[in-house]
Amino acid sequence: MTYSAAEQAKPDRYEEILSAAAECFRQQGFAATSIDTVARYLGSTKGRIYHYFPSKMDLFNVVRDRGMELAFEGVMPGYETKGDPVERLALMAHGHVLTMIQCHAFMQVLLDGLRMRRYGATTDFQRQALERHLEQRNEFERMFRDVIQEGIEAGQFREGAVSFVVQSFLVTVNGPVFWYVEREGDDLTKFQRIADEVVGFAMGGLGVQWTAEMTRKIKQNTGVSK
Amino acid sequence: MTYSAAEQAKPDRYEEILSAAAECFRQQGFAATSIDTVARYLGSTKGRIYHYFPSKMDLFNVVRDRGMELAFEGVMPGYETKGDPVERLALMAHGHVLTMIQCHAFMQVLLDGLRMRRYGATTDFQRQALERHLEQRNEFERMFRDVIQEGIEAGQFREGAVSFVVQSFLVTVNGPVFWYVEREGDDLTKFQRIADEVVGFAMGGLGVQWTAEMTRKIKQNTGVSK
DNA sequence: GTTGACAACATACTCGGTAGTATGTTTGCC
DNA sequence: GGCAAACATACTACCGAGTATGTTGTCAAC
Repeated sequence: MTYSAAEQAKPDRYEEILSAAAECFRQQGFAATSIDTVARYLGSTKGRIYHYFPSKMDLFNVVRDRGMELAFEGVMPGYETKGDPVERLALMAHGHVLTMIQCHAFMQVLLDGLRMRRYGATTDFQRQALERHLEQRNEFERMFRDVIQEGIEAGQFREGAVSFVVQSFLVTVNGPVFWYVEREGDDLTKFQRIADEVVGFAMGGLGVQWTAEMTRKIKQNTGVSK
Repeated sequence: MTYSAAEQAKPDRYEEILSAAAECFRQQGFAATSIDTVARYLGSTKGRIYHYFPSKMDLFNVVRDRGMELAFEGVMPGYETKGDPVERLALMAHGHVLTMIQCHAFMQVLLDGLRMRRYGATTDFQRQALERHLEQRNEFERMFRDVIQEGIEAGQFREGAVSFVVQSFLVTVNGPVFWYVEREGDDLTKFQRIADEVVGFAMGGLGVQWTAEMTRKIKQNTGVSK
């Protein structure tokens, strides 16, 4: 059994609940969000939610896993590009920032996910889901670590204690999750501008000068669209 | 009436509760932490806590305000230094990172503080406390913003959209709150190393090369000890 | 076109946990 | 010996997770 089994069966109504839950979890956190809160947000009652999800924790797990999926999707195109670590990293960062902004709710839920370690993972299935998620987190970090490490060894980045540098880089590109607030007329152009700025800062932290034009150029060459 | 009134009256036992609460709030967040949890952590019962604090929310407010105080203390020495914006900023950042690591629990609670906006600030007094806190947060950000702005205008930093740059800088120096985990033999030397690394990254994000030796040197000259 | 079955919910209820209170109990101090 | 601070204990009231059961619409089979 996987969560995705039920997920595939009922696309639309199921998806509505997911988004609503993500938004509620984002605003108040897991503990402070009641099932009734999510239901009210949907204009329904808990009956609807429990029809699709066996428990609050399971609902959260699906939201969290979805967030992780989205995060990977944002980074993968850059990661799989062949060539310079500097360019690959910049592409990864750029894609990630866009994901952070556009999937704001799901991404914020990912933060709470860590705290859940202490929390009750009551069933075996939930324990496994948590375990799997932590592995995915590591996997995600590892992708950035690898590329950064490679760049340092090639002498393309400023030297420094790798682990702290990686953490600083990650926290910078994760940054918009904390400080970006959705505004009315925000469109893709605005998102790109933010991403350019953040990527410029993050690459600068590694000792590399990086401009928005450089991002555009690689995207052209590699055919990365996102 | 202020929180600090009761605070000054009973120093030691009061302070114990604060630290315990900070640690519990850090681990599980505000909503998931019960008063009984804090009491158990202290080896006591809720009677003790309610003897000092009228409600859970008030307890949280004191912890949060304390965290804010500590944050200001870490940054002030650098901020009040006369001279180059670059050097001032580096000192501020360095002090802040040290605070982040050494007062880990209180700092993490500051994060949850924002979420509390949605939450119930039930009494007038609590609403005022929240209001005051949000002002302090802005004040804190403004200190960094001012110095960074000054540096940009002086042409000492890479150009960029100020607000995004400031946010990226802040999130970087706040970083250790997320990724630093306390380990056995960690002492001040280790903390300094981390701070040096993070400051190097953050300053790099602004387009400035910055080394640990430069931090040492200014501290010598300005007499900043922390 | 009627019936039966099932999905997709809503409603009504249970029960454990938690904030807050009211009431002891001990200890030090005057 | 009395009084108050500093708690512990006992209790209430409520909220929220999970469950059990009711209701409605739809679709298929006969």
